[in-house]
Amino acid sequence: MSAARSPRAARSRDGIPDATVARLPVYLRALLAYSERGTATVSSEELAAAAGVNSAKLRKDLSYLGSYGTRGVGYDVAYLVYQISRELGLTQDWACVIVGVGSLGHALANYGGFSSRGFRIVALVDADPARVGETLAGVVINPLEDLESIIASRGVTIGVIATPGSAAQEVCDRLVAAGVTSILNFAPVVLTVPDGVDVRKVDLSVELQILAFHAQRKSLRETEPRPRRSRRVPAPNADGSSNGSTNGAPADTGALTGAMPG
Amino acid sequence: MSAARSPRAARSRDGIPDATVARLPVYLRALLAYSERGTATVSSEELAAAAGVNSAKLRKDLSYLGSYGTRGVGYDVAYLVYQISRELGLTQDWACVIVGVGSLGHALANYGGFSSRGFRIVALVDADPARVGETLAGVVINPLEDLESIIASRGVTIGVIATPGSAAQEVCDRLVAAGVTSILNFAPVVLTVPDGVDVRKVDLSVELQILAFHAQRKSLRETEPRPRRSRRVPAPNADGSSNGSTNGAPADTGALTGAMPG
DNA sequence: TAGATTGTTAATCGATTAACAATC
DNA sequence: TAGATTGTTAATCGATTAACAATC
Repeated sequence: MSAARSPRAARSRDGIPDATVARLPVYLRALLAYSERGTATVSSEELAAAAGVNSAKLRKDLSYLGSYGTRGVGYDVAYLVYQISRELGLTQDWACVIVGVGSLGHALANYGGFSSRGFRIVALVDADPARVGETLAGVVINPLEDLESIIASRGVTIGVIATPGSAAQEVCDRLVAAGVTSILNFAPVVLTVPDGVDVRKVDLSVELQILAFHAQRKSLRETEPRPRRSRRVPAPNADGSSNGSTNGAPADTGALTGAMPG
Repeated sequence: MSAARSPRAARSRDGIPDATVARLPVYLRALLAYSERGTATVSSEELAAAAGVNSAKLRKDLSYLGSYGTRGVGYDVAYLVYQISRELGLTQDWACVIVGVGSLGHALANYGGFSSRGFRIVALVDADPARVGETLAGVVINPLEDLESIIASRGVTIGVIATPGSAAQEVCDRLVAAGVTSILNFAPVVLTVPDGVDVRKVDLSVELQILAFHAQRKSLRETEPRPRRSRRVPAPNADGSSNGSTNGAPADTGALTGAMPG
């Protein structure tokens, strides 16, 4: 995302690589499961298995945080839970606003894992006047006009965009102008933000299409196990008049850019 | 993500790196937007900007598919839409089943981008007898018992898990046993699958926690701009009796492992 | 002590990027 | 032809991994 990078290291300032940061929440979740079961200590091998990574990677990742294990013994579960929580910023509270309360916003508001671990939904916002005043998961829906005042008065630091794609950039701009520097975007749109603003994106279509790519490969492998034929195809005319869809492609409906429920 | 790898290249068999595959859907979406606007040709610079990447990366990515551009001109939009669609497997239909019709499953069923582009929701399945028979987005909710027969009769190739975490692995096992090899997992659980099965995961908690990490760094940077103090902390006792939460950590409620709405 | 397991090193691999020759 | 832009090269950077010394 757009976090500033120091030269020579895509590391998060105090030395934790992005790839490691992205795995810390997974380790934390696995540790919490151990904790619930009453397990006091885990080895890197056990924890790695629970997190779905190999143990070398786990140990390397944890080594960026400090030396929190004990050789010959393993890691103290409660202690590591705390260290990772602290590193991730989960020992403080984060006020979140959800913009767009369609069926996705609804699901997000009801999502248990959201309100836990320091993420507090302090406001829901929607552009539809008919929905304003409704209560969802104990939070009232506010009009979009109040976005800025809510951010200021409630100290919102994280904005969640669950609007239709067509509204997402404008909502994003308003969030940023109001001082929000962390955005979670569910709208199928590439957001443009200034430096210093972090955007993470959750994109159902992208995930499905990646699955389809691999699924297609599997089925090709079954039906056509020999080395690939050349995939090169003549280039289109330089005047732009050629159209690949005469080649059997479906008509371009552009539906992928369609709105999310909002 | 368990696609088998050939040695020497984390490339998807016919030579497309994983990182490239993950961006193709983003390029496709940008191209569809150009197409809707009636733009016939785009340069790598324009398309890259629309997709939020730099143009060198875009050209490198596209070069794995073939030479579909025209030097001095750019890329024919419709032609590239087709080539990327074909490469991603979007020129065929993919029958999907959504397991778990809580508020998340509801949102997914209503999601427009789902049914478009070759992804067809052929069945909804839920464990709750009270919901069976309901219609959502034109699709009837079936009992969980019918999962296997539905997969067989409807030719399901993609399974979407939107159940509580506690049910996810069992649902996954049944999907796999019934022949599904592509799974999109929304449950906050690491799924174990045999080789040849692809799992992609969408995880709200993880995304929020990554945002929190960076947000914390930003606020630390403001309040404490000098070089880090040593972050090393004494290791816990080897008997596992130490507990970092006496250090100011919140009591471990384990809430993060809680269920998604299902 | 002997066994177990961490933390770290170094090699390898994959991804990114700038630059530019090729060529429309 | 001159200008524009692709496709590719090569350098660099980041991430992964196996192996093992350190050490509990």
